[in-house]
Amino acid sequence: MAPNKNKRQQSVTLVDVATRAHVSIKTVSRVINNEGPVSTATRERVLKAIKELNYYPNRAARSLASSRSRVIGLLVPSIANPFFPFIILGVTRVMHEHSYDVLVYNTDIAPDRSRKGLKLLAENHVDGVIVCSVPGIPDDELGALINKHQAAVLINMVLPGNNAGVVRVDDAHGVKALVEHVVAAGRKTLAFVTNPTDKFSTRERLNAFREALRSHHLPVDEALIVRTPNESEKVYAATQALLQARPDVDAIICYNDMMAASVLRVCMEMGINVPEQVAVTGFDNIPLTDLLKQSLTTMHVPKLELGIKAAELLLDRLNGDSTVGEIVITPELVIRESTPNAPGPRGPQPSSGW
Amino acid sequence: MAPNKNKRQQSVTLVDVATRAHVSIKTVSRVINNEGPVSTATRERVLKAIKELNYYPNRAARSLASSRSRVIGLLVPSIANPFFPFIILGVTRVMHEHSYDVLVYNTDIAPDRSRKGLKLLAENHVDGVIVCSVPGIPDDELGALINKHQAAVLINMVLPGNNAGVVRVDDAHGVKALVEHVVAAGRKTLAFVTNPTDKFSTRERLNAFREALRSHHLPVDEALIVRTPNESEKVYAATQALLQARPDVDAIICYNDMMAASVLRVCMEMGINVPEQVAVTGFDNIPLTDLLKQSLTTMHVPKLELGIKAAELLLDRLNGDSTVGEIVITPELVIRESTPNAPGPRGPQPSSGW
DNA sequence: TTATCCTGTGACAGCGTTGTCAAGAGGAAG
DNA sequence: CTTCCTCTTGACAACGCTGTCACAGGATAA
Repeated sequence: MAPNKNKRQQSVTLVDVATRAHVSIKTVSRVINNEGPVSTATRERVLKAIKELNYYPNRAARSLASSRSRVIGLLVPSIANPFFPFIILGVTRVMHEHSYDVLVYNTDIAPDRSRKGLKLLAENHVDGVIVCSVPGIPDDELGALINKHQAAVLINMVLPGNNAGVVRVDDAHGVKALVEHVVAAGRKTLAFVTNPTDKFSTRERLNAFREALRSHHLPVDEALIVRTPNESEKVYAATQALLQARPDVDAIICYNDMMAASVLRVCMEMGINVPEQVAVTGFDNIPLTDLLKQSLTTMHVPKLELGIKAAELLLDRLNGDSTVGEIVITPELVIRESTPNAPGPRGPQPSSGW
Repeated sequence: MAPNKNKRQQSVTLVDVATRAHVSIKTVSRVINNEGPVSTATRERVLKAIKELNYYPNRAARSLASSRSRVIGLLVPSIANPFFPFIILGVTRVMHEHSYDVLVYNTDIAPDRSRKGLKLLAENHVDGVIVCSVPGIPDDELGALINKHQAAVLINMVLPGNNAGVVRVDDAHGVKALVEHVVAAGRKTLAFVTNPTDKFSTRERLNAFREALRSHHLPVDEALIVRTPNESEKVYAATQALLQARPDVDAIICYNDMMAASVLRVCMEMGINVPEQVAVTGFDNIPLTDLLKQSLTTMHVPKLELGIKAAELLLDRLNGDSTVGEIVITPELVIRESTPNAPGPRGPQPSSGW
């Protein structure tokens, strides 16, 4: 190529280092990648040259030649829910340590954006993906989309017949513990506020809710199961409608903390006492839930850990080790003021490991 | 290269498309990049072949050949503060629309991690960076680090003598409005709880605090300026110490909402009434602040917009247009229960555009 | 008519790595 | 002293794309 003014050029290349160290580029490549036998003397000489020239490898060239990009994709439904930033934090922390870059895709909980994200990620030839709860895509289509990737790990979802790794919280256990807790406090008319999607966690938690009611010999009233999109105004409206139609409700189990916050707002504005008249529970234990007007009873989920474990699982798979298939993490009940029998004025402190 | 079993190979390349469309690879390249003159007939033929073969370009090869990666870096101090996810949301939304990828780096507010991030990003030859408030690095060093990039936009910071774009909120205006508000309510002994860094926003807000006191003819007592790391336990401890030492404090202006939340916690546990005894203010208006035990008076910052504007500014610069230098966004006072004179039982609703 | 300029197209050489294969040096084995 | 290793090293061809330049052929200008 003739000299080209338009392109910025990389100052230092393998050739420069090789010239300076009086070796071939291949030898330099060997030193950089710690591969093949290189004599100590040569290695030292090369390392010296690298340092002196401040050389670093060109990622694009590497990717092109090796067909590996050292980039992974991370698909999250909504980074606006404080749950997911911690996942991102955990994943990036681990991946960066292993000199992988992370491409974050926010799908805004839209099936089409998830499809597009997964496809784009594959076309950008990331080495692997970590995917959080994707709603609205049939299992087999999602499986196909994910199988386009060399390696994949799912967070809070399982996909039958797919060999991706899985890290998830025990949804069923969580919901059952919450139901147990409010029932023990004497509540009998429990509502469930959840999202309208069919994703794994949603199914799991809803089923667990029904099952828990049954096991306590309580009727399962489908009219008390509210399915509403995640936007706070919609949750607000749906909950308001529920409470107006059914003043007999004395407990509301919410899909997650963000929804519970909206529910608390409704109660406040309708003049309903929490927890005396209605008990409210969340799920996730995101920051600030312990400082709400009625600090929120919820299931604590170790979010950072979820991200870390997912990243580690993906690293295993990238290295060809798929022995570990599924990791299930048990969430922990945190009792606060939004349900009866709160231990103190405030409930447990948040730990630093949100 | 001889056939290589280790590498996954891209199924479809330019050559395949060219063969199928009976043209040269260069012509296909022209069609894909919408460049140079191509006859309509040829273009159609090529597009047809592309569709039939399901071809998509190889990013690595493109980058290598063109020295442009269509990836940008986004450096944030702490994604655990709900302020930043919205920035990320805004940035990625715009960049994805323009088919750029975004690499998110979390620095954990550590200078060394910021240095490393900025350096890594440059070495990974991103086309540009967006950098949020980096603490602990001298202006000239930071400037040099940022100048390694072809294009850069700073969020909530300015760097003298640097030609990077800037998008920031009017820190001074914000703090002055808050001081004004509590002083109007009769408060005279104002404390300021902030972080210990020297970054732009910190300096600006602190200076504005001092200035506002002076303009209201109030003494500036440096003992009432608390500088503490962001971790909630540390903010808690520092604030506790302050309130024990100085029971005369009747208002606390906090650097941001997360710190204000910790301050509220201290007050609650020390049995101090908010806002009767002590008024508390935040900054940012992050989600849930309106549902805290004392809903928080704060400055609303249009976070999504900040990210969007930053991305747009960066796109301009990537296209060689650096005309717009600085965009300043004015935050808005949101009065709630944590200061006197709250309008109602609850204060303004959160808008959906957090 | 010839010179000049478009429009449309292709040949070909890189971009900076990695993968394959071969070969030189030096010692051990025969 | 040859043969066969092993240990090191290097030559060279990909990887899939973009940038430059060249050139054919028709239109326009001189």
